[in-house]
Amino acid sequence: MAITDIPKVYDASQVEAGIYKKWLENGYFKADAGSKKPGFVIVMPPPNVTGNLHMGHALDNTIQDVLIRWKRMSGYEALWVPGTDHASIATQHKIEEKLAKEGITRWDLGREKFLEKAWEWKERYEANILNQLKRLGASCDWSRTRFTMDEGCSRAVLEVFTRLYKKGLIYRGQYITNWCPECNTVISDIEVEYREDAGKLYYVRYPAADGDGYIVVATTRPETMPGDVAVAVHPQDERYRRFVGRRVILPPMGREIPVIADEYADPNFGTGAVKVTPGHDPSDFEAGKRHGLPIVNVMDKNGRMNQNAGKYAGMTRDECRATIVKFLGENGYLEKVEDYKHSVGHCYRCGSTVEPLVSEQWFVKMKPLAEPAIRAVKEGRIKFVPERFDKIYLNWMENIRDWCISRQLWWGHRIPAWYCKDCGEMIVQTTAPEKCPGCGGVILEQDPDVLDTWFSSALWPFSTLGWPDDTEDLRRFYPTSVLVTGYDIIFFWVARMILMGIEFTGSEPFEHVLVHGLVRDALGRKMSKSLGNGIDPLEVIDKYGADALRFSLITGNTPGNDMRFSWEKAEGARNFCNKIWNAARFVAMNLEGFNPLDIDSVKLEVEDTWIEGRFETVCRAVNAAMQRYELGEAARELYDFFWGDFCDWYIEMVKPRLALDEGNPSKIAARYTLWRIIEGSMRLLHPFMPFITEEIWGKLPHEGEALIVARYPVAPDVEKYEELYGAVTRKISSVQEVVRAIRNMRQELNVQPGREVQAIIRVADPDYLPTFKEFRSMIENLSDSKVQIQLIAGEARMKKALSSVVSGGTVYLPLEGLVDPAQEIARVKKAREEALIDFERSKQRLSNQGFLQKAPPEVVEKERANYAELEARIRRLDERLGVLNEL
RNA sequence: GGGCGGUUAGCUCAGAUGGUUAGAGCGCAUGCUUGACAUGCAUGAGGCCAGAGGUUCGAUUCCUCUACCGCCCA
Repeated sequence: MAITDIPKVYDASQVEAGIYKKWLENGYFKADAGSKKPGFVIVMPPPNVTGNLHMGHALDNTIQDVLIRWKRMSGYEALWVPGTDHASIATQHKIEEKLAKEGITRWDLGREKFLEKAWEWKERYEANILNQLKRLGASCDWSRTRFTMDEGCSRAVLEVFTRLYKKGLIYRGQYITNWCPECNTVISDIEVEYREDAGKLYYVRYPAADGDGYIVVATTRPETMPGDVAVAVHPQDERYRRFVGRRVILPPMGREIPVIADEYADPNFGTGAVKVTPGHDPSDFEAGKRHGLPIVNVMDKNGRMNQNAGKYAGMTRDECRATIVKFLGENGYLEKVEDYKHSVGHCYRCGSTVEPLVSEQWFVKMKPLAEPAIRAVKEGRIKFVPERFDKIYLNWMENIRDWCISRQLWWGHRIPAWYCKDCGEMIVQTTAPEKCPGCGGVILEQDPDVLDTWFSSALWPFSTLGWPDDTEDLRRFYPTSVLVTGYDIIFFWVARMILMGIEFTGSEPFEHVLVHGLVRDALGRKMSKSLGNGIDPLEVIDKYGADALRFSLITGNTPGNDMRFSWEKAEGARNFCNKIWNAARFVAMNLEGFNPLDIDSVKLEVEDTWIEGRFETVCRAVNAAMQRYELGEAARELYDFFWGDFCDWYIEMVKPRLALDEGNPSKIAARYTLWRIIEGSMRLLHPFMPFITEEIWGKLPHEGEALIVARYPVAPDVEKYEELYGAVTRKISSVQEVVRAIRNMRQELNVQPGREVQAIIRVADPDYLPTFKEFRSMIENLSDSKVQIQLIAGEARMKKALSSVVSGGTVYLPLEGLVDPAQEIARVKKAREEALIDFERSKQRLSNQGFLQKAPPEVVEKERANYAELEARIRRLDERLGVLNEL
């Protein structure tokens, strides 16, 4: 291949689409349920069909693709199931927003028309998102693409709903729920976010009905007073003991309500007496149930006061509060008002203040389902990575509350319950009933509500594989291997998948949960639309390529922790791509007329063996890191090896050998090794940077049809390492040390690059002599010098020179002209000071009896060697100083 | 109030069952169009590993407490 065929700069945009097409056409992403290979399965957390892929998706899916590609190459039948989520509330919001721009509401359209629009929306954005995943390089099995509302997933939802209902684990009833007046639906407890808001604490007098005294009650929400049904005090609270069992008058309504004793009244809050409003406060609701109190609901679903609020009916919450406060003040009921910070629930979707409201809703009884889900984690059948998320999960599961699953929305799975117009009978089943089993009536109306979007996603690991049918996929690929997701949806999603999976399939849906953090902006802020600080992953791909995006998301990222993303990072990753490209270009150039696949045996030089050893070490480190899900660590190892060891050192070492005659065994070994390492590196790097590696691999001599299905490199046992590579590694380290010393001195002297300098290596330790001799020309090449090697003790007559002490000797750069002795003395003194610090530390250790007796022998041995080396180094530096001082 | 995470170079982050000379990228300084690569090469400066105790022969690493930052739950 002529060098001109390969451009100097890697252009991802010229390469990626073609490579992806090739993978698709050859069906490499498709998993075969019939294969004999061990399985490795991931189901993708389905992105919402609300819009576009963001950085969080890019991270989540990059991690999954790295794992899938690694396992696929490692001999597993790798299946990655893609799909999207209908995202009931979020999508409906978006569609309604769009309609609002056209001046219409969903009510204008009606349910059916609205749903048509919703499906259109879904089609459009699903295609968009799947496309974006392809741009990322995601190697999912597109033939198995699913959608939470497709036929199969919907069937799973109906099945689960009816089975749970029959088991008594789904029930319908009047309970206090969180109403979002903006979204016009109830939301579940975990969809409420609490924030500290500045409010007021009103101290209100409730006069005793018998005229004997009054109780002062502190409340943050006077507008709910019309719904008060009692005043509660702590049973041990002496201040109020005499009131318990008596009645007080509810000021704005003039109604009598009882005073009850209940431990939930905190004597330290406010006055210690609290009003009980079961219709509008969750803990009051509980207290009301305990005491058999009525529920008085004083608000409607638009946040306005209703009939039960008497004269306040029709007012908004705020108007009502103002009116009541005014009334209380004017009539002497208001004792005082204090500023008060309290946490207020907001809807996690739209941010508006949620209203606790009693209404009829559907719930899942969670306790019985949670129990096996708790055991699954406690007994280690499911492992969170990192482990600390166990606690977060368990804490939530152990304090779980029933899950409100009905939503007053249209877009979603409609609740499979029908009500008979005639007798009121409720029928729950998977298909629409023809007539009422109770009275035979034929006018049946389906419950208008839909299910919480997370209800269907809870079934995702098995519904996507065909459940409730007994499919081949389900038998072969379930349970899945690992779930990759962000910590922000552990409760929403992961926990619920675990409990549903166990309930309906009898096994945990996955073995590992790999948790990642959020992708933040360069300043550490959450990326958000309102801040406008988001970076579009597609823009990064357009500019720098998918590999660069992937690599920048993987490096420096550790499980469970947030990460920052910046254009600088992407640029750095792009530069790495370019480095890989040019290294490959160099190798390809030097492989012309040479086919390494035809080579039976080669006689490797020391540096060839050295780089092989390094490759093996990296290989081991990468596989080990992947096994632990430390992808960032694996990527870093690869980066250091490729750029540092391979490009900076090995390629430079080998260049002179490439200029030898064809057929020269050393040249053959160099070409062969260059190919071995670059080819192996492409395989190692492929899961991280699939496009560029596939492209390069295809241009290099190789066996097999595509890199994506090539074998992932594994390292042999460590035991042989020292025997095979120990000696060469020490030799090359020594060479590197001398080369660095000479380069450093050249720089010190401002020698023009390329200009050859004279260097003298005085060998102090005869053991090093053979190495210096063997690698003399390599040292010369790498440092642009002419090296003399002398085995002489002492420092005689090397006055006009810079010197640098290395392991085994001293390197000199003699100077024809004058050198400033003071400058050189300073240099040597500095080196001596540095060595001395280490020397003293070493000396101290070795003079410590405890260390000698208790430290492991190999540590002591290492310390002794270190001591000897430092001692020799200092002695040589001292001699050098002696000579310089004579000047 | 309960729990968790973080605190390492100017910035962003790695790191070790406790023993290394504590690393990288970016940035900075100096010099370089070296026949792979200026998206590059070489060299260098820059760290009491948040603070205080404890365990240990030895702690940046393990334990306790403190401070600050952030998150989750109530």
